[in-house]
Amino acid sequence: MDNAIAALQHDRDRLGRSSTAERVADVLRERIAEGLFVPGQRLSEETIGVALGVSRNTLREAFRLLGHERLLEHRLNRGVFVRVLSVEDVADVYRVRRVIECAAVRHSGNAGPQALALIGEAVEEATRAAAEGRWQDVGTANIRFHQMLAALNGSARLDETMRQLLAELRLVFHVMKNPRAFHEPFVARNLRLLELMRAGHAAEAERELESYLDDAEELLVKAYIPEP
Amino acid sequence: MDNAIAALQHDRDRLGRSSTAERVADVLRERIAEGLFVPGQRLSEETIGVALGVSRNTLREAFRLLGHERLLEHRLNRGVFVRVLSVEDVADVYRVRRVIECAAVRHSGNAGPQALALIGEAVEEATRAAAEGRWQDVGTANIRFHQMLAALNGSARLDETMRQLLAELRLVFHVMKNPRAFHEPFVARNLRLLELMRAGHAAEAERELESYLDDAEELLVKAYIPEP
DNA sequence: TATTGTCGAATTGTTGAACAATCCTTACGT
DNA sequence: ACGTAAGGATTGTTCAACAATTCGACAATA
Repeated sequence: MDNAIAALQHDRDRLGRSSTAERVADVLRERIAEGLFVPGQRLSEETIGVALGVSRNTLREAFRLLGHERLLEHRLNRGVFVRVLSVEDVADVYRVRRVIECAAVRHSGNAGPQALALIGEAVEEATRAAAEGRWQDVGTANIRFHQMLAALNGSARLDETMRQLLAELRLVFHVMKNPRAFHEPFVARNLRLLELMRAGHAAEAERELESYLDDAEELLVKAYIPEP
Repeated sequence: MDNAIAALQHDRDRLGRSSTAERVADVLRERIAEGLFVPGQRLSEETIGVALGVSRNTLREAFRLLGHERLLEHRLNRGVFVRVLSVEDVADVYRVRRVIECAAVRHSGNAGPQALALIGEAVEEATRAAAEGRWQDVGTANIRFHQMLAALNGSARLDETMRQLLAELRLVFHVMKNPRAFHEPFVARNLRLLELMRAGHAAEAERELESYLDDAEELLVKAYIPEP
């Protein structure tokens, strides 16, 4: 009985539905992630408000949320725009990734087997997609790989930070012309990384991940054509 | 001439002032930080809107910003409340701190002398305040110490994350009855940490910081009386 | 031609009023 | 003590309005 009540607390967030502003933010976040809105594009309050059937004020609340997630950029009296990442932004994102993901790998010895299993699923999905030439899906699976990797830290806040970082990086992915060139080399390295962790070689895994991220950053910047 | 134009780009952010919603968020953030609004307290749209002389819609935009920073909590149809951190929240914040700050210390060898100087200033300020029994100021200086410590990572995003984390922790500080008991022991340890880094003993500094954070978390949870 | 000044349309920033939906309290009845 | 009904209060959301600002076009000037 007391146990049943404790179980219910898990469903609490499913109860109180979200506000319209949050749901609008969810929709826009998804559209940005899939590249329907491209970096630099302005999001007109009028247009989007009519399209989604919400008032300008509600829409502005949603814009504030996405602005705080660095997916949108507010320019005073000029409107909100889909964020355009500079090269320095990309470098900064990778700095954070190195900190978070390396910490995860370093303590991967304490990780439960089910946590590693989730990473394994992402590796398999990426391998499958790569074999079939679905490079877009490879990118998605790769993102999930790193999300699950960061989850080894066991911190809800770090998970959320990681989510935002990867969402930012997706902004860059959609500007790239050749997704295969960027994603293909890392399928095998993801697997190697996982096996090093499974074997308990945390230190070596960390070194591998560091050079992994160095290479990824360099490759990404090279394939990226931004404005300074 | 072309050089002068490049110099102007540095002043761009000083130009376009912020919107009302952002400035309202700044004010509220400050008030929450200084404990004028206590955790659990509800912030009435009507009351605060009148007090600040802004409309409900503008105020709601500010609330969205602070909600995303985890300083406020939205409860649907019930209003916004100053966040109440659970013990699990505190544990999570310290998990993130361990990741970010330990990474900073580990690479402190690459840090420039001016970065360490900023940390030194925070140590001195804490020492001075402790000698004069200004425990509130000791807490503030201590926060700046860790902010500057995290800045060794050289990442704007990590700086911002650290800012938010410490703002969350401040929520707990204001519920504590005995600030001295919590802050006093760490003044000396801050200094020791700095000296280890100055001497280039990064590895030992990292070990010291880990036990530092373990102790701080335990002490904080013990002195904290939250609801589950 | 190139630069500057001016005007008007379009969009944002912000407000205030309005209404439905929801929550909270209180009183009531069993 | 318990459930219920009524009510007032607050939030969620929309709408209309206005000032302020930006942007583009066009004319004026050198």
